[in-house]
Amino acid sequence: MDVHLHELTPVLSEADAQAAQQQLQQRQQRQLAMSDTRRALVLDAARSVFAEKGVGGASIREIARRASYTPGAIYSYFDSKEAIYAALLAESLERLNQEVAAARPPKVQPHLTLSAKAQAWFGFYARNPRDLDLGFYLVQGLAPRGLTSELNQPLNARLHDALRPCEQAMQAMGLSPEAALRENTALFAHGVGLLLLQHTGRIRMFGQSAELLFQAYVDQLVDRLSPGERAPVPAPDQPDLFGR
Amino acid sequence: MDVHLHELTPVLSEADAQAAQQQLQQRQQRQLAMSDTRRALVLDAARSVFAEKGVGGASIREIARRASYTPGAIYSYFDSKEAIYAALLAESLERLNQEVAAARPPKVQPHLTLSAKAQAWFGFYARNPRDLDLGFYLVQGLAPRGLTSELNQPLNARLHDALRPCEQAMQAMGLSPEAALRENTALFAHGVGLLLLQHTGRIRMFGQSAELLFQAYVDQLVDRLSPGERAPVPAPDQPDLFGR
Amino acid sequence: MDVHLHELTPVLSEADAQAAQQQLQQRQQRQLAMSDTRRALVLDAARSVFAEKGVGGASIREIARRASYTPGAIYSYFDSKEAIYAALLAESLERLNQEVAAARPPKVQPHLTLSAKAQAWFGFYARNPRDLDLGFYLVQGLAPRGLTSELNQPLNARLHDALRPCEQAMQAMGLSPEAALRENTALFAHGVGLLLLQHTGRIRMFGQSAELLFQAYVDQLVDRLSPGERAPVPAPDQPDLFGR
Amino acid sequence: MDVHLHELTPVLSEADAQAAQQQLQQRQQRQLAMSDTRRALVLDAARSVFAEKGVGGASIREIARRASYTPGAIYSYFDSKEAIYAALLAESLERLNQEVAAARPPKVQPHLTLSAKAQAWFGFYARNPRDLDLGFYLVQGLAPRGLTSELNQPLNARLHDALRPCEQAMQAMGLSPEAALRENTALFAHGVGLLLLQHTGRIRMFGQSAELLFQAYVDQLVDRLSPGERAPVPAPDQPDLFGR
DNA sequence: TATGAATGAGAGTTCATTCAT
DNA sequence: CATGAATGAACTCTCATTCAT
Repeated sequence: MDVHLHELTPVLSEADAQAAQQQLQQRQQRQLAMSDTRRALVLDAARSVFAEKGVGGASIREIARRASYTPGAIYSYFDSKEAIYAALLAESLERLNQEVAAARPPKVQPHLTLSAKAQAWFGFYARNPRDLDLGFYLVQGLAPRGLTSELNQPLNARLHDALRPCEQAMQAMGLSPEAALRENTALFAHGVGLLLLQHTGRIRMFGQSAELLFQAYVDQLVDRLSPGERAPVPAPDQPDLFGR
Repeated sequence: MDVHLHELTPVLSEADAQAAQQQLQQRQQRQLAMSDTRRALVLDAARSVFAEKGVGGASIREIARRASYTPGAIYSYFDSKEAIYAALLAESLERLNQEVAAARPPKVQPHLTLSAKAQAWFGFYARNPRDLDLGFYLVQGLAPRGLTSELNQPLNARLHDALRPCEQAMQAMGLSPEAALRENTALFAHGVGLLLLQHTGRIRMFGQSAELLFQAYVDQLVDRLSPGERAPVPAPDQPDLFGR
Repeated sequence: MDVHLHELTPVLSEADAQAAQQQLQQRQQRQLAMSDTRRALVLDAARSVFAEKGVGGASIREIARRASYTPGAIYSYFDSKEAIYAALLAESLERLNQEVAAARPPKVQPHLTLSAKAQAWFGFYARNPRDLDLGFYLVQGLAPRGLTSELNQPLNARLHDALRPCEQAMQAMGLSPEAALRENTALFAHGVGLLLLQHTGRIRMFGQSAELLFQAYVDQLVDRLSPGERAPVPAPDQPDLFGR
Repeated sequence: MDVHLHELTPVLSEADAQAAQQQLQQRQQRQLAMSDTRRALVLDAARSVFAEKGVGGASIREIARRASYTPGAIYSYFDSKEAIYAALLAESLERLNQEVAAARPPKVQPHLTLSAKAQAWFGFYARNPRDLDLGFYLVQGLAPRGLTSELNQPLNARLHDALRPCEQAMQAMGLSPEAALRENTALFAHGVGLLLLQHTGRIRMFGQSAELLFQAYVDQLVDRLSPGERAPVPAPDQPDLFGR
């Protein structure tokens, strides 16, 4: 961009011009690198704040403090708080993709690949829960870790009450209490996951319907627990949901 | 108001005392009832605010405004904002339980019960997403719907990238592209649901491990897609995961 | 508004109720008065800040400081900075109206009234220039009093250059240098005043056109300086501009 | 770049010295010209910002952005924001002078010249209101166009109230309602213009007194509306105000 | 000359909470 | 029980200006 300016000073010889341009490029590269470094520094600070205080507790001030900057200086690197968030999320997704790409099954067989890849993304988020926060804008709004456990316990119990009928039904279908508990937990997780996807608009990215998928999960669960019990006629609008 | 009580103290017959106590009890009951009524009024206001503006957008001021109270008055009924949140959640769970209790299958058969009850709690949260917010402290922190879609789109794409290998593996196992997409969505939802349960401490309420449950889901998925492929030897630490 | 609450406690006798209501009213009145007092206090602080630092230099923080308040407390009395400004302006206009109303000519003759009333509003703004600031949102943007006089002087001279031709023309029409200067000053003021009215939208409040009014002023000026010179045919779209 | 100079210092013939000096001068001139060009570039940017966002909305950052400079670079050409403002104003005044100089009456008669020149400067500011802003430091402080019209309307009405007595007096002197309105608008504009001149120190440039000039305007107005009514004895300290 | 980084002050506004009355 | 007032800390973001390079 600055080349034009140099062209205006015709005193410089060809060689001089080349040298100057080279020098300029070097300097620019150096500065670019430094800029990136400092941007990364801010991003690191941001990540540490997000990690400690969650998405909701992260403030520009705090991020600046950790990066040894004044709040205003942050805006040299990011246009807004949201931009920081986006950069953090982008970088999180890169790490996720790296881990998934690195996961390779012992033998190249589809079912082993499926298992390995699934474990990869799941493991990533299991080990780095804040990245899940980032991905779903999960803000621990009120108490540092949800509610005070004093308040939390009876509420948890009441939630369990709502889910118990399913568990009992599964026991009635022949599952052991332990197995029923596990299946019920899985069932709840499945539903909640679908709801979260729907709620955050992520489900649109799959073009799917949470309701239909849940129905399918339940049908398949019933089928698995007591084969032959399920109505043999599949719903007409989802004929091949698990077909091949 | 207390004047009467003071006048009663000096001379006090047995009958008077009884009458007074009765009167006092009545008044206390009345006041208690009124207190409850007004508490409910505040709670109603809070619910409407939460419903409109979400967990993040709800402020004591706004709640007070809708309840025709001053902010300070709220603290007569609730110790803190968190307490309101807890009360709201409690009440949300009651409604959830009511709906689940009301759900009855056409015939009393375990698998129909399971289906009906599962659909009940799922439907409740699907219809009332704010109650899910309450249950999991889900706050849309930054932009009204996550990030600006401008920023959001490439990030969404990148997330999809991380999940695609599973989808491709499922196609390699013989699934149609549509079926693979659906199964992949379900797989992602399942994992995310487990992670959310773990992340918010809800999984402890089931005494389960997210990792093991996810492993089980994947194993079962593989089994369903290509029977016979799975190693016949179950992991020793979860021998009866789906046993009866 | 709280009356309903009292109606719910039927223990109170008629007399008690009256007394209580009276007491309540008194308290409310007292509080209202105090509230007004404090609001006035804030307004006083605001006025003093505006007076010292101008419209542009007034900040909520500074106003709060002078009123011995925290910045947040200001918002108990005013919704925004703009609201303070509006209140200040409203009050300024009241004072203006008072002064105009109080101005009475020695004898009740229309031309004396005109003179007295005009002098009244003019004098008000001449004595209280900040009220003019308020009325026209005049902000001293850069330096405390316009530009540094070092910079200002040559600029002033150059402005004068632009106006000198008029002055010379008036001298050519027979005015003494002093008279020409005065008339030129008046001419400039008239034009600037019209422009300011137009610029700030105040002219719409009169439903007038700045251009036409300026033209009329110039015509009348020419007529006054050299009677008979002006074209005898008035513009058809403003036939009675100075007619009676 | 300075290398050549160092090499020149040891041995230096007369001719060499002359050539070098000439070369130096040329380079300096060239640089000076370039400097001026770039200064003008910055000024252009500043003008466009001022034109779009007004005096209040112009920031060094924005000016630099439009000039494709960094904010710091601006300080190579101007010492401060105020200096930019001054340069802009200077240039504005040049344009004003050009327009006034270019304005020529059809025939060279003093009263036509007066009219043409007056229309010239008035027209310039009417067409370029931002130049008026520059000239009088007019900043729209709070809302983009003064106050929210919701707040503005009653305030406008109240201002009108203060001016109405004059209007009524003029009607009492025989003016039609329309004529009275126009005269009143002109009267208000005249006063406001004088006040603005006084307020911004511009009146000193004329060595005039706003009060006296206003008095004179009112007197002349009265005289025009009802000849003979005015006291025949002119104030002794302004004997020849309108004399020839 | 020009950059890029950074400062430090400050802007208006919101918040949960406290407390005397 | 409820009010109205007030606190104090926090919020994101903008600004003119400086300075080493």
